[in-house]
Amino acid sequence: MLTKKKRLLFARQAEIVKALAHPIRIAILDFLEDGPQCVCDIAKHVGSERSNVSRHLSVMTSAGILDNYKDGLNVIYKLKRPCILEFFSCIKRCIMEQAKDDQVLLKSIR
Amino acid sequence: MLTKKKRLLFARQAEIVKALAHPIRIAILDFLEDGPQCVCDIAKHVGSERSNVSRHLSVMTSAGILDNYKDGLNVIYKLKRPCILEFFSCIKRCIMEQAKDDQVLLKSIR
DNA sequence: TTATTATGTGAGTATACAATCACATATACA
DNA sequence: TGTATATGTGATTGTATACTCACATAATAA
Repeated sequence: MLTKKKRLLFARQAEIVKALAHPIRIAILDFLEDGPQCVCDIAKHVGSERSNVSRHLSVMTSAGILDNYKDGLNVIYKLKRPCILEFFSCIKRCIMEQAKDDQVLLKSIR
Repeated sequence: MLTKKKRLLFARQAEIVKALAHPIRIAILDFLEDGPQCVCDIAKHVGSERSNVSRHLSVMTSAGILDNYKDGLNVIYKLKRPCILEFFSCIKRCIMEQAKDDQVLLKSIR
């Protein structure tokens, strides 16, 4: 059986991972890799409603992934944990492995 | 604006990340790090209904994270992409950073 | 054959999440 | 002052997800 410690760790991990588990949110993180951006530009870039993007941003901010500050009318969001980007290179590697396997499978059919 | 290529990549990434975004599923992956296990033992270990665990397992299998094979009455599940574990060390590092920041904040209050 | 065990899945329910619209607030500028 | 712009949030709706229970299936052993 799981210890309480582990349960707590897994719950916290799930919280963070959940905050990353949406295509728009991933697109936002990818965009912010280039530098801080205001909500308006983020919305334009990912092609979604500003109010919707605002919510996605607040989810990631609550999870401790993003940070923001005001600049005049704009609110600027930035990556708080660049280590999150390593995370995505892990996932990309995983996808590449899967693609390779698929290719092998494809060739085995012909 | 996002290219179609990027859109596709983000969608695929989100699919995989979503398959990881649950405490029980994370507990399962952690357990499978020690080696392949049958559904029954996984359910006992994570402390949840077998039918529920079975569904979690099928979600991760569909996402290409897990693999399984039959052994008599049992179905044995195993990690298909060990790179997923690196992924979790990234998240753990992120949590550690957050904890450090929280400590600093705590000290600044006293 | 019958009984037992491990697993997966349909049906139902409760909850969580995503998206949209309308509106309130805050800042900047004329 | 009034107007325009950027942002966040309440309310609503539709969809997805997690969980439980009951049952079907498959393999095993008596």
